[in-house]
Amino acid sequence: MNNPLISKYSALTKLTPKEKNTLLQLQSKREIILAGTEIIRAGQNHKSMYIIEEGWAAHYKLLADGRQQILNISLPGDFICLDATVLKTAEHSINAITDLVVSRLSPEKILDIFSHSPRLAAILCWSSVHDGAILAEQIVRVGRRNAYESIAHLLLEFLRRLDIIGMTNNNTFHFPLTQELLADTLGLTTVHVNRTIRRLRKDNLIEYSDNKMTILNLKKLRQVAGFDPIYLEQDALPFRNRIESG
Amino acid sequence: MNNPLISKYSALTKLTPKEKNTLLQLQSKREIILAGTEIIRAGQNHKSMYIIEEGWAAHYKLLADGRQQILNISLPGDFICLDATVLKTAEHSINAITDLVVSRLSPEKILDIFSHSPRLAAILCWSSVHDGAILAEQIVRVGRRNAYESIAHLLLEFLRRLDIIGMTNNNTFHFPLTQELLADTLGLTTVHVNRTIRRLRKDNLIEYSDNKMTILNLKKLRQVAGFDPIYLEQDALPFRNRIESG
DNA sequence: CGGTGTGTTGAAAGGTGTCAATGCTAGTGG
DNA sequence: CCACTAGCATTGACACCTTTCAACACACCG
Repeated sequence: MNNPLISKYSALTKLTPKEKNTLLQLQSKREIILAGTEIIRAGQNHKSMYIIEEGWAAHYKLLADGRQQILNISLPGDFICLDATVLKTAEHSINAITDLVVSRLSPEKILDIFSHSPRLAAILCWSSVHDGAILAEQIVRVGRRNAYESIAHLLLEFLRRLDIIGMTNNNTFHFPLTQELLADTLGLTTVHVNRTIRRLRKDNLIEYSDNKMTILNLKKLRQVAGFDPIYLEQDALPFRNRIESG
Repeated sequence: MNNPLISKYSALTKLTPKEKNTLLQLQSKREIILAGTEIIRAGQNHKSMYIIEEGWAAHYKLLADGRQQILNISLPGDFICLDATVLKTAEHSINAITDLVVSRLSPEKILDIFSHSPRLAAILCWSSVHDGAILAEQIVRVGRRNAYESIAHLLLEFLRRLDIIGMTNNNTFHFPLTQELLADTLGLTTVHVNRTIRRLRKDNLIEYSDNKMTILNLKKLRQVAGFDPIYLEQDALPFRNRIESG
């Protein structure tokens, strides 16, 4: 099976063929969104939800004076606007970093799942909670780590998340973020990001050119970042019996 | 009605008497947790969930070297560990800032609600998503605002959240955070927090002593902070008909 | 009464931002 | 094929926000 959404959820729990089928049906109609497109703007009414099939997207907020903070970056297999199920308007904006292939869903599809498949419903809830866990770690990154640690930590998060959906190869992965986007993610300036990445390179921790990122020394980078992947590794749903029989 | 949970949800949607009753029943057995108690430690298995009736609690993560980052602060009417419904272990630690009065729930209670009351289930989902929105704003605060703006912004968030549950009076509220906790919330040092608060006082924006906080100049403080309360103001659930009939 | 937690202040160091300029590459149009 | 532009990475000098270290004041409490 080579579907990122299913890979992701299979790391969480064993899916039945029927569940896999339901998830695949959600992804039957694909669309392309060009890089740079604003998928949703903060404050607008939600219309659709999406599953990302290919490409990267940035969730961000703008301040009045133009400062920009990226909250999270969605990768293949991630839901976008899942909260449209319970929110009328978007809390933040989302932008296509690269060209995207997405499956567009109406929020009603999610309500269907909630009525008909308690276990998939639990998985969707988990997905939403998991997004929250990534936000939490982002707060620590931005609040209590310096630039060197913070970049290291973010790269390790990408490595792990991409690994789960089979998009890494020997600690190497395609990395489409510009240094400006990295800066907006980590609350830094592009100048400082540049210098810090340069230092990570000089210290032989990473290799990075042409949008290709390689972690050269995983152990040391983890140590530098104080990276504990546990927040990405919830490996089971509780109440399986209750949910399965419910 | 003087129940913080119900006040909070009533700001979202009109609750039926039966729904109010269900929510009150969740809060029928109260317990006291002393200030300083660690309610749950990151990595531990979840056992209970809580509704805070009185007091403040801090969600935080620790780094290996002792640095600490507070993710969010829970106030009366907030659920704690609601994610125990779909996660086996806690993602972060939670500490009682003040003495707390809480209602303890088993996660199974939440599953009951999901089986029997789709609309309350939607409200709980909203609650979880709303927590995410607060985390998102926290990222912006820490990432893209300086100390002066950031403290101003956090105070305005508290003002609004406390207002919703009826715990403010003429822009004055009880404020139990020490400057050290403020620092851990905003990713600063206590020394710098001290100087910055002092500046906010000198600028006649706030008054603060003996755990009593007063916003003196709401308009100017909002301007300084770039505070847009929309992320706290989701005022309706979509799909009401669908959810009500479901 | 001394101890502990919290708030306050000063001086100096350091991380990060600001401003400005340069190089590089890819794409575009003449 | 050659300007020309736009976007991105890179670098230097300097300013500023924030931290660090240290000390002191004050209130509370056993």
